[in-house]
Amino acid sequence: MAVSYWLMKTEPNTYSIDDLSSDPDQKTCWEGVRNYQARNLMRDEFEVGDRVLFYHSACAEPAVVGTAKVVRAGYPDHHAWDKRSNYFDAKSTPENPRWFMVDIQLDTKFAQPVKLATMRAEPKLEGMELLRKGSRLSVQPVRKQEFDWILKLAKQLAK
DNA sequence: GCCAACGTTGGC
DNA sequence: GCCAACGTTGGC
Repeated sequence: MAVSYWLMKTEPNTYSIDDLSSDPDQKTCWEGVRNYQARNLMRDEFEVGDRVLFYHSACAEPAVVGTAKVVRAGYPDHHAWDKRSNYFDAKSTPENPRWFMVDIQLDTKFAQPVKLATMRAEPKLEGMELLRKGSRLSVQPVRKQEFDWILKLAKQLAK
């Protein structure tokens, strides 16, 4: 099965790439996604070995800050049935889970972030979902060539 | 803090 | 099923 490419947004105030870096095994579960489109992707499309662009949003410098790998495919987000969790949803139960998540593991943290502004200026990235006006999907597919180009930009910036 | 874009809710 | 009201996202 072919590897797929994704972009996942997180607010660094809540959970940054440095948080991922300091988690055990540099792994985390991607809990709390409460959007059906994003859920469907994680539940149905994500596979172990897929590659992820780790994106910081809603912050001073929105940017792709590194990459991660999918280490566990979609499974129910149990936070949804934990009343004490911020992500609690009474309509989700263990018998009939409504929300799903995946596990990811840090691959690389970029020496320099690839900023949103930089990406906007790149003709090669023109078709990217992230750059679409009004796009706010927190889990979104990325084309291989886009993924590769962003890695290339990160390398150039590191020099 | 502003505001455009989008998703969800709920009355009808 | 329509659509107004509301809440959220996220760049600026």
